[in-house]
Order: sequence, then C-alpha cells, then structure tokens
Amino acid sequence: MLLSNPFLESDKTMDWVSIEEKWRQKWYAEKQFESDPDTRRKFFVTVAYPYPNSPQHIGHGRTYTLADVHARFMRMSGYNVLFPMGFHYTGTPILGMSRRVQENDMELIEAFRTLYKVPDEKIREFSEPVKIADYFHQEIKEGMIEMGYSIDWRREFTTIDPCYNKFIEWQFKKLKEYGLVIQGTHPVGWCPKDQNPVSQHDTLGDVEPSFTEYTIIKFRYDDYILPTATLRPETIFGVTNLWVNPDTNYEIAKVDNEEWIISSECATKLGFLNKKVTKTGNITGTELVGKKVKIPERNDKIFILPATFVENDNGTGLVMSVPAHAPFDYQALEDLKKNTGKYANLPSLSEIKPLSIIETEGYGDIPARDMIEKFGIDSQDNPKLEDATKELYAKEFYGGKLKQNTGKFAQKTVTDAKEDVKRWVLESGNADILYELNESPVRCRCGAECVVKLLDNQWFLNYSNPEWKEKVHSWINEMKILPEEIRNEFNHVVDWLRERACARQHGLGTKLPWDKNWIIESLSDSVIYMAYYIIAKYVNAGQINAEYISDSFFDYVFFDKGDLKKIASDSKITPERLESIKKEFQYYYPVNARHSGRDLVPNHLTFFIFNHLAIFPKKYWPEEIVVNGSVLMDGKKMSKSMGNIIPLRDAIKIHGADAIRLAILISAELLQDADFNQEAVRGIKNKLENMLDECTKYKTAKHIVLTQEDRWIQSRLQQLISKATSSIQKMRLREALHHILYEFDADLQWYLRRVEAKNRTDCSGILHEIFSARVAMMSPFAPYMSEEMWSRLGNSDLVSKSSWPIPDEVKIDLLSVQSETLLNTTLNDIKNIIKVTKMSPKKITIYTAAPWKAKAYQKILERVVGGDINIGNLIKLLIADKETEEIKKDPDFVKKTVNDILSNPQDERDSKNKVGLVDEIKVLSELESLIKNEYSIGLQVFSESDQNKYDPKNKSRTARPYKPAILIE
RNA sequence: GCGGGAGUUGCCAAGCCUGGUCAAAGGCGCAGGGCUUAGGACCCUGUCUUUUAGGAGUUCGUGGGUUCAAAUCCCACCUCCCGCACCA
Repeated sequence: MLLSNPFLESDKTMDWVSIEEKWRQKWYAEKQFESDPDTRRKFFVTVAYPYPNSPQHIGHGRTYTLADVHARFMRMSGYNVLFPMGFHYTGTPILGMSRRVQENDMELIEAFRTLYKVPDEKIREFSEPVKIADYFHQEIKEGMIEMGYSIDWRREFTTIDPCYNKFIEWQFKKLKEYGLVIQGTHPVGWCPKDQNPVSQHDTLGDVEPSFTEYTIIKFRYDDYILPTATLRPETIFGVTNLWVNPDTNYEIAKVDNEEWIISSECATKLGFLNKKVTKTGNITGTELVGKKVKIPERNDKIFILPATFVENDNGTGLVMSVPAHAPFDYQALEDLKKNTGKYANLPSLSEIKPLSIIETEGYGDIPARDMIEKFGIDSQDNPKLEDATKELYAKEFYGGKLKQNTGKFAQKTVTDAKEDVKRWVLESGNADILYELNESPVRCRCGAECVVKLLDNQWFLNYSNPEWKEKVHSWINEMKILPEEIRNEFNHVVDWLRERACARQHGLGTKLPWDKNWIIESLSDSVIYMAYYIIAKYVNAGQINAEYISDSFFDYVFFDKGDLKKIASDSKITPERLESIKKEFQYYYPVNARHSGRDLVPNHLTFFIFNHLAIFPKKYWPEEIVVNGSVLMDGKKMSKSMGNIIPLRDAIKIHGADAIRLAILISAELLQDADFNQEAVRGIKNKLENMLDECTKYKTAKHIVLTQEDRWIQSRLQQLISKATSSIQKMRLREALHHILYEFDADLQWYLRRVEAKNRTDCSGILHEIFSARVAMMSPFAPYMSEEMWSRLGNSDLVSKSSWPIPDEVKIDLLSVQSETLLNTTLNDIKNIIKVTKMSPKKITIYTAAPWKAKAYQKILERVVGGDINIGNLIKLLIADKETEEIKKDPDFVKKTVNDILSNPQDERDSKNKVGLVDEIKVLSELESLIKNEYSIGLQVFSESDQNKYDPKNKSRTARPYKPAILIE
C-alpha cells in the first residue's frame, strides 16, 4: 500500500541523509540546544507533546517544524531559547491496543508489522501497555531528532514518571482547594459484565460507544406514567397523540416511586441510570390503543394510537407524536387514517390535526408534510424517513423559532428553547433523562452488550465557573494570538465550555490524590506541564527523587512559598539546588509561545489558558499562542483508509529532513491547510541543490570599489533582510521563505546579467556576502542544508550559531536603486518594441529627456508627493519659472508625467523625490554592454538637447525622465 | 443559526493585511524550438484580446461605493468548505 505512493519514490540526486547526519552530530556535540539560565533574554517555546501510540506521519511534522523555526530564529536573534519535549502516555487508547495484542488480534498485529515496521519481538512485548508507549516514544523521538528539531532533550519526560505524578497531584489539589473541581453524575459507555466503562478500544469492531441524551416526557394515564423519549423536548407543545407499538407486550414497572409503562428493554436501561426498577405486570400495546393520556404542562388529553415504526429497543418503547414537525409522526398518522380497520378501539381520527409550533424560513406551516412531499414518502416504513427527519431536525434546530402557542417560550430560537423547555419540564417532575447508544448494539470485547451507565461520583473541572470564565476572557484579549482570527474562536469556546469530566476509571496516568479509584484524564493532566520541563532536567540528572517530593516542593519552586531549609531537607535536595530550581523556573516562565494544531483550540489550548490562570500568578500566564492548520496529501485529507499516510521517518530517509520541512512550510500560511505533494518536494530539492552549487563558487574577497550594480544588489539585500525578518516575526513563514528563496532570485538574476555583460570577475566577494546572509536566513527553515552551504562558503563555525542578519542602512543606496530600475525598464521597452515590430535590430539609439524636462519632473514630483495633482496648477507653476517655461511647447508633458509618477508606488515616489534625478545619460550608457551581450549590436545615447545628436525620425522629443525615447533600426 | 475559512486568468495557486512596480509570481497543461534512434527527463520561447514602436481594450464570485487610482479598502448579496462538544 505504502510503496505505491508516488511520494515514496525517490528521485535521488545527492546524499541528503549523510549530509544531515554530519551536521546533526556537530550540533549535538556542541550541545547547541541545551538551554540553562544566563544573562540573555529567554524565550520559552513549547509544542503539545505527542501521544505515542503510533509513529508520526508528515502531518504531525507541521506544528513541530513551525515551532522549531520559531526557536531557531529566536536563538539566532540573540535569545536564550528553551525548546523542550515530553511524551504523553496518559490515556486509554494504548490500553485498548495492548489488550488487542494480548488477544492476538491479527489485524492490529499486522498493522504493527507492515505499516509501522515494528520488529516481531517488540510486538510480543506490546501486551504490556507501557511497552507500546515506550516503543513509539523512542520512534517519535528519533524522528524529531532526524527532523533537526532543536530540542533540549535533557528535559524529556513522560506523564507516568513518578515525579510528574506528584506534580499532577499537586495541580489537582490546588484546583480542588480553589473550588474548581466538583463532583457530579456523568454517563459513560459501560460493560455490565466487566463492570467497567468501555472506550472505543474495548469494543468489538472498535466502535465508539457514543450516546445521546434524550428527554423523557411523562404522560399520565390514571396512576400510570407513560414516558416517551425525545430529542426535541420543545415539541411538547405540538404533541397530538402518543404512539405505541400494538405488537409489543409492555411492562408495568415501579420506577423509583412511580408506576411506568415501558418496554422491557427500557426497563433494563433505566436500571443502569440509577433508577430502582421493579416489574409489577404486563400490558399489551393493543390494550393501550384508544386510551387518553394527559400531556404535562398542557391542559389537554390525547389519544394513544398504534404505529409500527415504534421500536421497543429505542427509547421507552412509546413515542410522542408531533406530526407537524416530525415526518415519522405525520406519515404514521396518514397511514392510520388510510387504514383504520385493524384496530377495534380506535377513536375518531379526523380531529387529530398537526399542531404547528415552530416557524422556519423556507418551510410552510406543516414542515413535516413538506419533507414527506420533498422525499416522495408514502409509508412509515420508507427508509427515506430517516433522512427527512434528520434534515428537518437540523433546519429547525438551527433556524427555527417557537410560535406564539408555546407560551413563555414564544419567539425563542429552537436552539435555546430546547434546553429551556427541558429544564422547565424537569423541574416540575414531568421529565427525566435517558441515554441511548448511537450505534447499538455495541459489544464489549468480552461479548456482552454495552449500555450507558450513570456514574454518580464523577469529578469535573468546573469550566462553567463565571469568574474563571471572565478571567480567561480578559486574558485572551490581552494575549498575542496568531493568527488573529483565532482570538474570536477562543472567546467563543470559553463561552460554551461547561463542566468537564476530568477523571476516568482506567487508562495510564496519575491517580486522583483524594480518590484513588480515579485516574486523571489525559486532557486534564496536560494543561500546565510546561512548568515541569524545569523540574524534569533535575529529575533526569538524578538530582531529584520523586519519593521525597511533596506539595511544599512545588509551592516553593512555583510560588516561592515556604521555608527553604525545611523543604530542602524534606525533599532531600540541597538548599542551593532547590534555590536554583526555583530561579530557573522564575527565569523561564511564563511560556512565551505555545504552538499547536487548530484542532486543539476547542479543548487543550483553552484548558491550557484556564488552568494557567487558575493556578499561577499573572506574571506566569502564557504570552502567545500560535495555531496552525493541518496537512493534506495531494489535496486530500490523510487517512489510513486512503493509504496516503506517509510515516515521517520514511520520508526523511528518501527526501531528507530539509526538503520535508520546506515543503510543509512553503505550501501554506498558518491557518490554511498545507498541501504536500511530490511536485513541491522535487522543486524544493532542485532549488536547494542549485543553491548549494552556487555556494561553492563564491569566496570572501578583498573589498573592491563598488559599482552601481553592486550597490544596487546590496540595497536589495538589505530590503530582503527587513522583509524576511518582519515576516518571521509575524510567523508568516511561507511569506518569509518566498522572499528568501524565490523573490530575491529575480534580483540576483539581474545582477548576474549585468555583471556578465560587463565581463566582471571581481564580484565574488559581493556574491559571497549576499549568499552568506541568505543562507543564514534560510537556516531556521532548512537547518542542515544551510550548514552545508555555510561551510562551502568557507565558514568554519556553525550557521545555526551565527547571528540573524540585520539590515544595514548604510548599504541602502536609493540612487542606485533608481538607476537600475531605469536600466531595467528601458531594456524591457526595447525588448517590447522588438517583439511587436518583429524586426531584427541593427542599431539602437536612446534619447534622454532635455534638462528643462528634468527640472519640470522634479517640480511636479515634489508637488505630487505633497498631494497636489491639479494639472492646471502645475502648468501655471512651471510656466512661471524660467527654468521650466519651455513647458509651453509641450503642455501634454505635465499630464503624462503626473501619470508616470502616480503609477509608481508610494515609497518609490518618495525615494525618487529624496534622491533627485539620476544622471540618465551616464546610467543608460551602461545599457551598451547589456545590448551588446543580448543583441550583438551597438547602442548610442544622446540627450534630447544635444545639437549634434543622430535623430532621423525625430524621436527624441518624446523623451521624458525615467522614460527615454528609443529608436531601433 | 453561530463561529471560522474560501471564491483570481484552461487547471492548481500567489497577490488582498500595508491600494499604484498587476494582464497579475510560480507550477501544471498546451504550442513552437533544442536535445534524443524514439519516448521520457531536461533546457529555451510563447500562452486574455488586439497591435509592425515601447500602446490600447477587457479581466480577479455578483452589484454598489470610496479614491487621481481597486484583485487589494467599505457596504450588500450569491456560492462552496470546516467546527458546533466531553473525543485524544
């Protein structure tokens, strides 16, 4: 499968892998990425640590690569950068995988063997969950090293390290102390046989045991309650009848203190939802038909009617009928009206009419009927009814409003009313809650059918706490968030976030300190761990023993609270070391930038802010979040089933890390999805190889007297540096790469063309300077190749240790820039004329504008820059001046010149105004070599005012400054 | 519905933030040429219309507006994509 992917077909031209290996060894030999506090300013950048249940693929590389570029850039800019990495062992999927290995699940084992290339002896160890995590941990780590990520590996940890457990316990005790951890009920998928919650990996066929909350509405018949389960409690106002299945034998059961009539399946389900259910009798559906029940909250009684679409295993086995808004109900009513013969005690049906209670744009009074017609449905057994229901439900849910006949809920949107009505009916005791598995039956691996169980001692993080929310909102508005659009999204998430279950009953992780039956859930133990990187370094060095660590240790390090001597002696750390741990924390915290994928905005990243704000003082709150989109493969989403997942390390082996880094970075700006394809990688490799060749050519040289084109290319280089720098600062890495890699090429080409035409051999030094800056700027992006280029340029040190180039104002020569622009545009004009006339030129003559025109140009320019573009005014002004009075002969000149000027961008106008006119005759003489080189013909340059000029066609009079007249023969 | 993104010349895609160097980068495709026994690969040239003088015309989802100047800013509208939950 993988081999057929064209991406994995190598078009090997040079040995990237060994070049990369060489530089990697140098970096590690120099301990380049190890960061300890010093006198420099620090920069702490982090990325969400990986969950090691499989090797990483190219898509995973994006966030890490972005962060690494950020880290490398800041390092070159003079910061003491800390970029650490940990591994998130916490969670349930690995547990499920290991159980499948124990059960000898060949599908999974084959995947390990062929897809992930895990050796057989390792797979055998996978029956132990931690071994899976350990294996992929190493695998991922190797990949990160190969990718050239500048990570300080001394700070590595896993979330099941004993000291990390202590840290998480400390975190949760703090949260509890602040009243942010609360207890309540929570439904879970559950295996009745194992007496355990089930996750996707515990079920046969890996079915996610997802479920939906239904509202039970209690209809009353005498002392009995006939409950119906609905997703749409707000439609209680539109109920016209109840449905029973005539063929069902219902149970009469005592549910807590009430007598319910329900299907036996429902009785079972209720038992798991903490209800006391005792069966007391039976009653058939047919017996119920024709009876009248009271609708809760409405002064009304309705009939019970028969319908075959009602299923025993769905809900309660009874259904409330809302024919105006539920296609099933509408159709069942129609069916019944057509065929009443079967049932004895059926009431008159003519009075039962759909009761419309929701208004939705684009739908009539009875939307259910609209849908029936639209889908061409003729009976309640028609499978299209499902689709019709789904569509109408979505439309009404998002776009519907309740009508006047819904009492105090009138005018509310369905979205709001749904919750409000539910709460209202619940409060009056006329409702209850039922959970229903979405894809039943879900079978546990033990074979038993799963149910939904209500756990009543579940722990939650109370993200609905209003003060907490408010605090988070205001910090989000102060934080730096890239890209800016995401800020809104964060605020939105904060608003709709509610209590979140923060512990589970199995999986790897830390136990809840006050209730050891629970394991802290993986999204909750990964919110403030960046602080732990400080401690991990000391743990790894054997300087901290988790056994002796207690809460006071963390209080001391993070809050500077407590007695140094006592805590030091309790935790068996020397006071000096404890002090330096604390100082180190104070040095590196807060997190300066957190990089992450977009999918983590609604959960991890928001929790990250929430928890930091809850636990740490303001000075330690995170400063910046950078969010990126995902990676596509040839324009398509990567997925196992498509077979288009490329393991990162395979790709590195074939293309080298740099090509992959660049391909990921160059194809999209932050928020967009990056498209990865063979074409792009090939292009990049070509580009890098060409650049590498160039770097071998140029050597440092003694300074020469700079010519105009030298000063020009140097000016352009300074502009490149400013542009690239500002792009990176905004994390617009694609833009930066475009500047560095591609846009500058046009300039370089022009320079080489000029140099070549003049047969110059003395510009190696200039080119060396240019390439050095360029390579330095490339090094955060393509660190390996940049080192190689750097060394070929004759440097003995590492480019990754060099400084980020700073634009040198002195080297910006605006006059040269103007001059070269003049040359370039004139040359283009010549080319154009030759193209249009299709002539083969023998001789070219160029005429520059007369001095009075130059004067006039400058005056006009000055006025235009000042904002005056009134032609009449300008002409008057020019005539008034003796130097420019000749304008009378050619009044059109003013208009043309104004247009010329206006069609320049603002900064070019300014710079022309600033430096004054270039000496056009002198500059244009430079064309001679270019023309000779390209057309092998001669060139003459005259001024329009030259008495002795050669001008057989009287072209010279059309000359304007920056727009010389041209004669081609 | 809410939140976010997008609509560019045959296709993919840059440009939009910061209006002018924009008939609009780059790639693919296509046409011509070179190379080759041939094909592929590679290299060069061209690729909106018109034009034997550097020009003119019409284009960037639609319709308005602002401006000397709009793919770019503002307003309205149309169409498409993603998310809307306890799942890491």
